[in-house]
Amino acid sequence: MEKKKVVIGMSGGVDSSVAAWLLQEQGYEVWGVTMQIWQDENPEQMEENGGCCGLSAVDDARRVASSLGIPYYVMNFKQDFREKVIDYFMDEYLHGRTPNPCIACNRYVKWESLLKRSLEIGADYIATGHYAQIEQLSNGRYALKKSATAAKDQTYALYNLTQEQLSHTLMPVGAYTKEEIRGFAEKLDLQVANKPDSQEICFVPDKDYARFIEENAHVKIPEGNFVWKDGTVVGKHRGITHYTIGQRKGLGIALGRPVVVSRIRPETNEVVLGETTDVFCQTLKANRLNWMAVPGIEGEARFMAKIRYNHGGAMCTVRMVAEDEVECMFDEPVRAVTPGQAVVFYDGEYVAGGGTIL
RNA sequence: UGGGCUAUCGCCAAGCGGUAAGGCACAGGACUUUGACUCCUGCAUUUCGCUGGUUCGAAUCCAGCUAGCCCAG
Repeated sequence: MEKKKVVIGMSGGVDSSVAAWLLQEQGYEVWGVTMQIWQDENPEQMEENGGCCGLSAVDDARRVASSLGIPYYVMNFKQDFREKVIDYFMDEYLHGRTPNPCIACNRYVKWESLLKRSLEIGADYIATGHYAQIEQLSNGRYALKKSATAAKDQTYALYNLTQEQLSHTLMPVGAYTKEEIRGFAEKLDLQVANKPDSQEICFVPDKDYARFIEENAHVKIPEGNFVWKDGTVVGKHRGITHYTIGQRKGLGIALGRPVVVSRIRPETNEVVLGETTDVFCQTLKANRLNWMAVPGIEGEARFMAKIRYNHGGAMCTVRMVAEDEVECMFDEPVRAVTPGQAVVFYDGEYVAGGGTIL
């Protein structure tokens, strides 16, 4: 019987490297691919950051592929990445929202583009080194399931994957803990065993994303007023792209007590400040929905919702309020509901669905 | 140039004779495949507007000066 073919997206990091090996162990014919999606002018800087999407990753990935004895290719997705991730990222900030580029990258580049091309060259599946699991449920739907360890779970950033994409995806590391994965890497003597986890926005290695936007969108972000919630002007801000809801640090303003950004008004170029307690609220609306474990909801549904990547989750009641819009009412107030971020609903261990916060 | 008040870290602000709280801001670190949040550390030891004086000892008392504010002119 012919082996199933799977393309593993290799970042050069520990997780995807071990994933490739695990797939081999499971009997798949494995092809290694590194997606070239962004190239910084300063390769050395990228190297130090070891980003999930770093170009320098190619060297590491190639070496791993070689030692595993699997074919290795580099695919160029710069154009897709530019349009689907970077343009979206900049546009959101310019409109006063706070995007999550990783989610867009996953759905439109790592999956859409990579899956399409992989299927074209004869693969049956694509795989990644994400800490998440995929199961086909009794209702026939495919759903992400939280990884084996709560300490490292990446389902949030993957909630937007389609049924089609999930049905052709494997995530072998989701069944293990980070420690176990590193253990495999060491046992296999992979050079990447001790590479640090990736973090930060991969295409903005210096973390100064506001400058990145100015340089890449070719716009000058205008300064504006910080206004108190009652409308009083209390200071000057450096441009709305520097701020997000709930932000407390880096405001450059001293009012004698901690204050936070409670709202961003792109139409008047104002950043509204309030007390730290003002940023809690109990409801939110979201659209651009993607359902996963369930085909949709009728009436009200109870879910655990995460409103940002590092959110413990909060119980809420969800109901449809429009064709593609839900309202979510939390049992307890949650901090800093931020437009542009994703809300992801969990039904137990499974991702029920999610959407973009309005 | 009559009277009164105030001058303490970039900002706000404790301190009231016994040898400079705290908050904000800022810097560094931890956490983190987004932005944030959170946590840890640092941050006035020839220094409390300036100059003198009293005192064992003053940011704290006294005098003068300077600056700002307020009330009358």
